[in-house]
Formats: sequence, structure tokens, C-alpha cells
Amino acid sequence: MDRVDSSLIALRRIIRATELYARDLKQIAGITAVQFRVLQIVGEKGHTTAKEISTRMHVSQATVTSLVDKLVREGMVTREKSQTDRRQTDILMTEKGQATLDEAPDPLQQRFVRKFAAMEDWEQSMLLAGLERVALMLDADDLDAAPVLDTGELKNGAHH
Amino acid sequence: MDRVDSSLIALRRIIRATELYARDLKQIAGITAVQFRVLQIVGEKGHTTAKEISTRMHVSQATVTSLVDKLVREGMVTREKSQTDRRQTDILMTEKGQATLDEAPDPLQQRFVRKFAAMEDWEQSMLLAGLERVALMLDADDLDAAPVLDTGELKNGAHH
DNA sequence: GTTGTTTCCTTTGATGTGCAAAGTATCGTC
DNA sequence: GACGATACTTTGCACATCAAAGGAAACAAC
Repeated sequence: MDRVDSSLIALRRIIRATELYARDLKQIAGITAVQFRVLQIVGEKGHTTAKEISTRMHVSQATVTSLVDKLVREGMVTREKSQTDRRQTDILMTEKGQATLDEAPDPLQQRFVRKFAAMEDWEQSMLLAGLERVALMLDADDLDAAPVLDTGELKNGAHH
Repeated sequence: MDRVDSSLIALRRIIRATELYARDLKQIAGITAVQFRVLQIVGEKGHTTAKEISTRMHVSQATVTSLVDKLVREGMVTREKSQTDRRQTDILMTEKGQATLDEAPDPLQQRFVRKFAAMEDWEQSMLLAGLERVALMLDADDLDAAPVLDTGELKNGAHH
């Protein structure tokens, strides 16, 4: 097997890892990866707007509405009209939502961050260069850069 | 921004590239990425069974049935009872299916393969090592290794 | 060759994700 | 105050996916 094949296998494994994590999450925490990501965004400040979720997750507002509907139905968050701008809806974290967030299995990016941190300085540089190279090769350059993996974003002291 | 963040951004860009490719494909070729992948598997030998598709794509047979249903409805493939084992259904490529396969936009992996091939020998080695390292970091090691990207598998002389 | 088990596939019914288009309410601005 | 932009919801749809149940054929064992 040549290196092209091996590289593609490795890439596929990486993508697959995010899918597997999504299934585990659903099984263990009883919440889907997408819903969990919404919960993470809400959790950052304890509240947020539909617009922000839509922007950050790159999905339509209609999708956000249905996502939040589900979370409301399950008691994870509540809706409340914003006082400052009454067009906006504030989405507030509930205790149950916070608990779900706290008890969720180790997110992918934390796993990554831990292992990355354990690497030698030169190794980190090499790895970063390689990943950026691949990203460029795939022409995935229209993304507004946010430090995220498939599920969840890198905030809340997940590193350092 | 530190290297952990940059690495995660690069990873996210890579994953995002596969999603974007899926949307382009649907727009341009009028077929979804998942259905296209089925078509690719059928196209390898001109025919295949539902079981093989199910195994290769890691989805249930029920899913395969509905996927093939759609392709049949669109005239991309036909079903035919296998003569050797009448439990099996042979899924055969039609001319239209073949045409769709041939005319599909440059798949991600071909883009990758071309650029990878253009790299220096030592660069290829470094990149491969990096990718495998990341795959390991994400613990995506339960995958039966097949040289695939998100959509489609690496066959049909897509490389070399 | 009948019986039991396994395999392959489909059907049915459900969930989750996602969007477009149309509608409602509110904000800002001229 | 009228008009256009913004934020969100509603409606109606498509796709991907599975679990469970069932039919049909193959296989194995007696």
C-alpha cells in the first residue's frame, strides 16, 4: 500500500472519529451531537440568541428553531424574549442543561488537546504544518476560521 | 493564537471540505454524496449486492434499501435477483448511472491525490506520519481500514 | 426430505438534520 | 409615520438513518 492510500485512510479515520463520537454521545448522554453543540454555545455565557447559534454553526435560522424546540422540550434550555431587542429571543440554560453539558463524555477536541499538549515542541510544529497543508489541498478555505472540531467549539478553558 | 487552536482549525477545515463537497455535488450532479458513493461502489464492477454496500458504507441494510430505491427511481441502477443465490439482489449500473458517475465533479480524493503526488518524497512521509498521528490521537482506531475519503473510495485508477 | 437456523433483503414506522419560502414582530432611519 | 432591514417562527418538504418485524432462500443436520 502506498502513501497516498495510507494518507487517505488516516483522513478517513479522522472523519470517522467525529461520527463515532456523535453516536457515543447520543447513546451515553441521550443527546445528539448537534444538540450538544447548541448546548455548548448556550453554556458559554449561560444565554445566547438564535442568530448567534445560526452563525456559529453555519445552519439556517429555521434549523436553529427546530433544534432549540427540542432542547426546550427536554428541559435543557428555555426561551425568553430579549428585553433590549424584542425581536430577539434569549435562549437560557437550565440546570438540567448545565448538568448534561457537564456530564457529557470527554469531547473529541479535549482528547486532541491533551495529547497535543503532551507532544514535543517540534512535533507540534510538524503536525500543524501538515494539517494546514492538507486543509489547503482540499481547498477548504472558505470557512470563517473558528477553532472547532466537528462537535463543539474550543472554549471554556478546554485547553491551557 | 497557539498551535493547538491552529491545528483544530485546520482539522475543522478538512472536515468542512467534505461537507461542502457534498453540497456542490448535489447542486451540480443532482445527486447526494451518499447516493454517489453507492454509485461508485456499484461502478467498480458494474454490479454489486446490497450486503456489500451495507458493509462497505457501514450503514444498515434498511438504509441501503432506501438508498437503492432512490437510485432505481432515478434510473441510475436496476435491481435483479441473483441467479446464483436467490436471496441476493444484484444491483446493476445503467448507462445513465455510469454517465453520472463519469461526469461528477472532481471528487475530493482526486484533488487530494493530485496534490499529494506532486509533493516531494520526504514531504509525503511527513504528512502521512502526521495524519496517522492525529487519527491515533482521536482514537479512531476501530475502523476497518479502507482507503476512503468522506465520499467515495479510492479505486478506478483515481491515483497513479 | 423435513426441520431449524442463518442470511439477505424489504417493509414499516420512527427520529434527526436541514432548507426554502412565507409570515410575524420589531427596530432603525429618513 | 412609512419603509426597509433584522430576528425569529411556521409550514412543508427532502434526505439519511435505524430498529423491529417479516418473507424468502440457503444451509445444515438429522
